Amino acid sequence: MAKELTPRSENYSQWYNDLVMKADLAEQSDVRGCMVIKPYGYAIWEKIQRTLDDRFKETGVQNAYFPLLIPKSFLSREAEHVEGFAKECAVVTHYRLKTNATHDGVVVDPDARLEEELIIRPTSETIIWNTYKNWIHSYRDLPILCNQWCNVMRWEMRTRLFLRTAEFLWQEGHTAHATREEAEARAKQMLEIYADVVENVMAIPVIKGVKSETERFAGALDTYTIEALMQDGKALQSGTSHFLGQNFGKAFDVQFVDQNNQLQYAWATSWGVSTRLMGALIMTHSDDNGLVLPPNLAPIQVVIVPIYKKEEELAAISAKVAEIMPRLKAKGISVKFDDNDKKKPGWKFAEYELKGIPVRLAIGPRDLENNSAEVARRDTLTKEQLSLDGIEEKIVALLADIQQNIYKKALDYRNEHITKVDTYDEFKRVLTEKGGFVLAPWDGTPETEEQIKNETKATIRCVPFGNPLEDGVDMITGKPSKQRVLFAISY
RNA sequence: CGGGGUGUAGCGCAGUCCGGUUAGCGCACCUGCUUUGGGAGCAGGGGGUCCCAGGUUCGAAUCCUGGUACCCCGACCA
Repeated sequence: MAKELTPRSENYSQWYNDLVMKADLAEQSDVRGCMVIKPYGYAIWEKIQRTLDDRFKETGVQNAYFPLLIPKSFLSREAEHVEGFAKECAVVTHYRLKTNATHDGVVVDPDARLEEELIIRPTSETIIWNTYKNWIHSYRDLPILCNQWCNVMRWEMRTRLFLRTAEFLWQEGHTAHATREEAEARAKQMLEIYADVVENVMAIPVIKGVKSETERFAGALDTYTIEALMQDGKALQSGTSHFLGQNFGKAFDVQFVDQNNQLQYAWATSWGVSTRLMGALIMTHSDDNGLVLPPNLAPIQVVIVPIYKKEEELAAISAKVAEIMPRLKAKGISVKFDDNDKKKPGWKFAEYELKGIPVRLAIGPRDLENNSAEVARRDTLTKEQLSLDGIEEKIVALLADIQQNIYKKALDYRNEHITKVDTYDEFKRVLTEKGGFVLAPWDGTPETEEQIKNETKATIRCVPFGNPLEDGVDMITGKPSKQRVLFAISY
């Protein structure tokens, strides 16, 4: 990795791409706009998946699976929803190929045209609510709390690894409720779970809030969001939870009989996070030596690198390591001993730093004599000699310290990049010179929001939860503003 | 879909303007020896339809015509 590329530089894009590939996380696929997630990247994603999945299940959510293909007519049932997604859908029109005239390839069989085209899901509200119609008849059938882990496809014009690819992996939860209150509470509850996992496991500080009318999900009454700040000063929407009201209940005719024998439409929520979280992870913590993984997320928390000249030395080190590894594992630490003879220690040091492994132990002949190890931490790149006596307790404490330190560093950066402004000039200056979030008064109209977006590329990320009311004047129109809202240029 | 740019070894590029030995360099790869506490050194080696098609020419990676693919910058977006 080029040393001169610091996260805030003009070449941030290039730096990010290099890092994703060099750290062995993912690469661009030959297939248009798609991504290959490599084993190391996928191991991190799996950890995120497992953590979230456990949390979902604690709240009564169950996993299920719904079809990849959605009949075109389903998508058009909910007016705003179609409008939001129509522009980026991949469409299946035929179901068969045949060999071409010269028998050296295949062509689409024109006789195999589908009567109704099928859409590759960009999100699954429609197909799921079409199914829920058959599941829901009485208030006793509710709530229904389903989640699915799957891929979706949105035909984006320009793609970036993890942040915006044509196909991406995510989870989408879809719940149906008997009352408005219950649905709203569920939408907020899921957002809290996202925020908790992202902050405490991924060590990424987020701001929770509600989207403006313009920015909310197509078909939702309210969209709750967690917004993170990347090291280049741009915001990243990292997870959303939607209160969908009765829009899908009505569109798919999902009615049930309540306690009073009255027919009611079901209330809905949906919520999702995607492999975009991988992008958030990379852009929040990485430095010029590569990825920095929070210990709570790292597939390998500790790597042990032997340093030796002769076979006998390696044998002696291996014997020592064989004694230490079980002690570390007993503490729940995932540890790898890299005795690969093909690579030299210096190469391994650089490689594991690039991959973000939180702690590295180097053990050589000198250490064997002293019963010690060189312990290096990834977050600060500092090293110290520690005795192997009780090393497992020290590592446990060290991992906890790294987790906390990474989070604090990101939090400090984020907090330093929330700027209050009152005038449009100041607003523009902060965006270009400093970046980050800007808290500014807003008159509450979509028109003003649109103008700001067109002129500065900044959008309202959210109205933070618990945002204080504050009388002010809109930067542009001079109309009264009831509160400041959170603006940023975003991914 | 607009505006730029690039196709030469697995990757990154030089060579193209001004046609001329056998198309070159770095990384990676293979072999050998020396190395191993921060991405080793030396020596040797393998690997090419110079994007495709046509044209000009004694001769084309290089010039001309047409195609094609990819990248960047916009519009769209988790």
